[in-house]
Order: sequence, then C-alpha cells, then structure tokens
Amino acid sequence: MIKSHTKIIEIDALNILKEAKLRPTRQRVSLVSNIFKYGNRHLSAESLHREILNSGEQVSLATVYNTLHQLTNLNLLRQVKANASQNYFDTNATAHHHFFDESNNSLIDISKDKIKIYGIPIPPDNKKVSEVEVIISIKNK
Amino acid sequence: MIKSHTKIIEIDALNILKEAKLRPTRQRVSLVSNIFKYGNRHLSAESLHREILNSGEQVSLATVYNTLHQLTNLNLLRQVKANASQNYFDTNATAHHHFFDESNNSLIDISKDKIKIYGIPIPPDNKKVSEVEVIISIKNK
DNA sequence: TTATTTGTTTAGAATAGTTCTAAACTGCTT
DNA sequence: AAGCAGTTTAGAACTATTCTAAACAAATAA
Repeated sequence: MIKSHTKIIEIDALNILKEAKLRPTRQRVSLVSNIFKYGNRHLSAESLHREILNSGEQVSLATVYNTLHQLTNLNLLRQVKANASQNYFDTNATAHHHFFDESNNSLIDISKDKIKIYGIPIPPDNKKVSEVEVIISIKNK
Repeated sequence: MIKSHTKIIEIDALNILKEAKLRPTRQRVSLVSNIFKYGNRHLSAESLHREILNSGEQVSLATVYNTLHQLTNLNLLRQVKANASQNYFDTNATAHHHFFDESNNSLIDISKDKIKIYGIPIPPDNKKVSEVEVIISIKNK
C-alpha cells in the first residue's frame, strides 16, 4: 500500500519534470516528490535537504538550491519575502498573502480573496507589476 | 561652511545616541551621521560600510551590523522584507509600503495613505498584528 | 552498436553575508 | 588611581548561497 502510494507520487514528479523539460534524474525525482508531498508549505533549502537525507536519499545541498530555483523560474514555486536569514520557498505558487510570525520566523497563508487592496500606484516608466502581496507581521501578545 | 554643516549632523547623531542611551563612540557617531544624512533610503550593511570607509573613517563590518540592529530594535530603522540575498534597512521607520524592483533588487517607498487595505484577518490566538505592509513587485516591461 | 560531440546536471569548493565572543574600552566606585 | 562591572568593538567563526569543473546523458555520426 505504502509502496504503491510512493509510486503514484513518483509518477507525479516524473510528469512535473517532463512538463518542465527537466531531466528526471534520481536527485530531481526525490526532490520534487518531497516538495509537493505535503500540500502547501514553506520550505527552506536546508529543511528540504534534511528531509531528503532522512528519507534515505543522497542529494547535495547545492542541488537542492538548483532545483528550488529551477522550479521557481517555472512558477511552480514562489519565493517568499521575509526578513529572515534564510530564503523560503512557497509550494503554493498562486497569488496569496501571509502572516509572518516574528517570534519564530514562520509563515501562515492567507487566501488572496480575504484581503482587498485599493489604490495601488502606477509603477515607474517601463516597469509593470508582477505581484502584489500583503505581509502581516505578528508577534506574541 | 561644510565643516559647520558636518558639525550640525554630528550633533544630531549625538542627540540620537543620547536618546537611545547608546554611548557616543567614534564608530557610532560616524555610523549614525551617515545613516540619516540623506533622507529616506534603503541601506544594506555592506553599502553603509563602504560609505563609511570612503568617508575616511574606520569601522568594522561587524560594528555596522551591531549598530543597524540596535537602531532597528529602537525603531529608528526598519528591516525591509524582500527576497534579496542581503537584508535592507529602511531609514524611514514609519509604516509605509514598497515597490520591489525585481530587475535590480531595489526598493521604492510608497506612502502609507496611498493604499487602502480591507479584510485583514484576525491573527492566531495570543498573537497580535505588529505591522501590515504591501510589497508590489515590479519588473521590466 | 559504439564513438563522438554537445549540452545538462551535480556537488565540492569558494564566496558572501551574518553572528559570536574574547579582548578592549568606558564610566563608576572606592 | 586602582579595581570592578557593564558595554562596545572587531577578528574569527559560522551559515547561507553560488560558482564551476567534472560527471553524466542525449543526440548524432560512423
């Protein structure tokens, strides 16, 4: 049962990589499987790397970075803006907003349609808006 | 004339440090003078350090970081959220928003009252909102 | 099928960015 | 002016990320 479940995930990973025109190397298959296994979440390169190593696979941290950036360029991941020491990648690549918990640097999704924004200024000449996001910093009461 | 202008800025720096209960060491006086000399702007530790060295003073990069963090804790500076490789400190510590230019990682201020936001969700239990900011990413047309 | 070329991928090494901590300094107390 | 306590500085250590040379894979030619 578990084996067959794993198989399904791997097939998904293979499809994702095929669509992305990235070679389905051992490293990428295990990375992509892991990245999208648990629904929407916020990953650092380091935490993903640990996860992979714990699952018994061997992939270098540099490859983790490569793959995260490739998926980000393909809009399958999204880099989150936060003033944390490490960068976070969001497995929800569609537009949405975040709570940023300053007490532990963690992020919580807020769906796009919860928040309405009016008065977005016109960008400078020769620039266009690529994304509008609201970050609500929170801290302990 | 220039000398006297510098003098005034130094007195400002001395006052800021006095209010902040930080000792007015040579390093801090030149850092604080420089930080607030040019109105609102977005500084990285590295760029501020270069600025100081160019002005003939000798301060270590570690001290630049120390001072930036001290001023941030005192709400005289504000750390900007951006997915850049380095952290940026905003000399405008009041609430406002930003354009983030993806083409060169630069920031442009947007005044708080330009943008209206409705529907900010209630934060999780025992948390309170400390800041709401909008980041409008822009790129070349 | 095998050799050759060409482009892709990986991961160790190098670099960039930030923090830690021991020594130096400052001001207070005696 | 000597000793003590807390503060500050900056070199060294560490963490996060990127670079690049070697390994690999696919495509083509022999």
